[in-house]
Amino acid sequence: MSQLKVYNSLTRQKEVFTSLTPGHVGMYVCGPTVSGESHLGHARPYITFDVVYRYLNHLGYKVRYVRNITDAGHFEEEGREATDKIADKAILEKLEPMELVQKYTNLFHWAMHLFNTVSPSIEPTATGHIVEQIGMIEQLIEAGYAYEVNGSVYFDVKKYAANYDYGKLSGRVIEELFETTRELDGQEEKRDRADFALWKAAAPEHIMRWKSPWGVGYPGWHIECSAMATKYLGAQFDIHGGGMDLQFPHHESEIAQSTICNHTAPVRYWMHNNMITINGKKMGKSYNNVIKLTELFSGNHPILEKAYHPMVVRFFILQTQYRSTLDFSNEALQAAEKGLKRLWEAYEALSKLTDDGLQMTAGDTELDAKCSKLVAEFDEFINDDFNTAKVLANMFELVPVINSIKDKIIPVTALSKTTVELLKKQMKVYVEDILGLQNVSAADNEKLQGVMQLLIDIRKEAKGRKDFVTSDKIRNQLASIGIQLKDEKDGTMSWSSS
RNA sequence: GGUCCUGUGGCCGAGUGGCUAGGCAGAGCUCUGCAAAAGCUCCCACAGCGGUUCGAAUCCGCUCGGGACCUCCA
Repeated sequence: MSQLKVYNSLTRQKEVFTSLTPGHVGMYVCGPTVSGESHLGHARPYITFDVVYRYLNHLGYKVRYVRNITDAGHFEEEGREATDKIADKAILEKLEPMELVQKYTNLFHWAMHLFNTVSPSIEPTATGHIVEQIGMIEQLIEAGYAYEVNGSVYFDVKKYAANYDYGKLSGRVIEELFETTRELDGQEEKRDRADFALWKAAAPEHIMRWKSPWGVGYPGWHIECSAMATKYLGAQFDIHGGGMDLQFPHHESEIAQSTICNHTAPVRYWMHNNMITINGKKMGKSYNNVIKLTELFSGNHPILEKAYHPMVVRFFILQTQYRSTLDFSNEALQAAEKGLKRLWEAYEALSKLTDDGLQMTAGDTELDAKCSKLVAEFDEFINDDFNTAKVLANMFELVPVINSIKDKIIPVTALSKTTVELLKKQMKVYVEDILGLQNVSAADNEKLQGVMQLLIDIRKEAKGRKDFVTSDKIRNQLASIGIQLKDEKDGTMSWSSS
């Protein structure tokens, strides 16, 4: 079997993955800022790294997956006075900051559950780790890489850049950072424009504030991830994930802080997912083109033609390699919806496939070989930097074979028992365990099953006496409420609801 | 302005030197009481112009287009 290769943003190439501690993997993923609702764009990293987590587990690693909740908010430097985003919003909505944060955290968890993502091993909050952040800032000051001005503390980028490679991850040229012409608030306190805040003194109106050695204030943007990653994963760990837009300055600064405090580069493999776009533009607050997850699931948004099931969204995201941009459109989502349905129905048909008392003898050696090859390639493709798009493509190549066997267009004897067993096993592993897909159609309760069976019986009887008025009425009325009846090749009827 | 990425068939998207990606849509056929579903077949694309090569969507150059980051951002 091929080895897992991961594209490392730091080296800009695919590298064979080996874990620092044999059998164990430490993985940190930048989590949501819970100052507002998550949108479609946010779904991408959490689904992407969910598959990474699931696959590493599948490979037998014991993974500690840490994903933070940013509930302390970042200050805004641009324009106006520095304000804490969360504190700001709280006033608008007349809520306590922690009440607001709780609300959006709950909403986030609700969406993650619907996406069938596995919960992280640890989900630390920024507000719960103020002590660790202050501790790290103190270390930075002691080491001479941070300085205090008027109750705020800044990281000395110029000094760091003199001894380390600041800009390596994001491809930034350090000289250019120093030449930035933009005027930023608080700039006059910094020794250099490129310096970033570790701790900000809080203005009196700030609601979220903590005591520190430098006075009352709140932590800067980047320090929380460094502090929490260090605490739970150690000075150096295997994987750090997040959106591409976090490469600079967030991840670059994380590297700088952690390198000084822990005397080693913190992360071995940096992984960044690309953006979800809408009409070619990145989805984001500043672009005014966000579709919130609640809107996506309910269809309640001007550009949505209908509601989309979370599983459809998950499938949609997995049909693309995570490092490519993914363009949203109703057409694309609806294509995903139909594709997932077809895949799932074939998957269910496969699991019900039996030998029918016949010998599975690989009567069609060519087809048999083709199927086992398609299945074997699942491993190869996922190992190639998690190419879920190619895994799914192979599954779709297997769909006609499965359906043909089900409909007896191809005899079961065409495949060997070994191949069929392999197919069943690997499809289950990949579809459910690794890709984390689930059945979209709801309502599998017993009463409905009973009612449907009754309708199917009545329709069969009507058809038997050529009473097509009745049989069509049953079929059409069910269709109008979203239940599809299918006459199978063997004379039975099945149904599915959408 | 700087740094970087990117341009694939009606739509979404794999793919880095030679082999059908795949999904959705569309057309035809088979099956069916009629449908739906399913199966089979077709639609054989790679922004443009040069270059390298026996051979390029894939490498190089230029042109044009799109995007990301440089500021909070998944």
